[in-house]
Amino acid sequence: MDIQALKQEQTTRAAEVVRADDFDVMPPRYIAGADVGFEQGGEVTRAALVLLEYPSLKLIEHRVARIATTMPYIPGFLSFREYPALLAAWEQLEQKPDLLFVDGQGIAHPRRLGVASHFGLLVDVPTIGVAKRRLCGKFEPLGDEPGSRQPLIDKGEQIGWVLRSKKRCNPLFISPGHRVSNDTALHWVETCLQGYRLPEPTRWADAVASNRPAFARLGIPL
DNA sequence: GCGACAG
DNA sequence: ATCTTGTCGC
Repeated sequence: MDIQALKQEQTTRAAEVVRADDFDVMPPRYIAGADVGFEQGGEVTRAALVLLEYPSLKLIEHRVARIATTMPYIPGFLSFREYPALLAAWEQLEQKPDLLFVDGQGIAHPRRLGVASHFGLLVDVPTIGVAKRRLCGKFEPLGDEPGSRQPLIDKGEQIGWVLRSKKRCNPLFISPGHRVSNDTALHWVETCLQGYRLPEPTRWADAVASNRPAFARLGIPL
């Protein structure tokens, strides 16, 4: 693969990302979570999509898609590695969500096209990037209290928020994916918090994509 | 040149 | 991401 060509594509596509709120439904009726895992030493990519009903936040649909892995992991180019499997799972989803949480960055990316933004553009759905670690940007130290937050800044602009979602846990890196603003992205993530570090949509998608025992026990087929 | 670096 | 049990701390 040609890294320079991919960079060019990112720059071009990033210009199409809508950073303002553009909801057709407010509040959303369905919020989905997306995550990707790997099998067979990385040869197979497994994408999971879970659909929750709002405001109950109950799981009402889940889909898993598997495809042959096409690209290695390269920091800054994660979306090219993950979106094919995510698209496959998306097509299987019977009820499309009004808002989608994607595991990874949104615009908090060197060229403003993290996987949440890239995938949001591809399926034209409002998305929010929820990452467990930082890719780029700087931020002031956070307080120890849950709810403590700091803006994530890069090249003079706010690209997201750093949020302490739970006591004694590392913070979350939240950024707009597509058709969502910085503040709205933070708002919906906080609204979906239920006592765990990760918001419900992401927590379920994470568990399903990573084949966590808790889900195997519930008899959910992967 | 050196360090950082989503999943 | 993934390989993997118990264990320390709140």
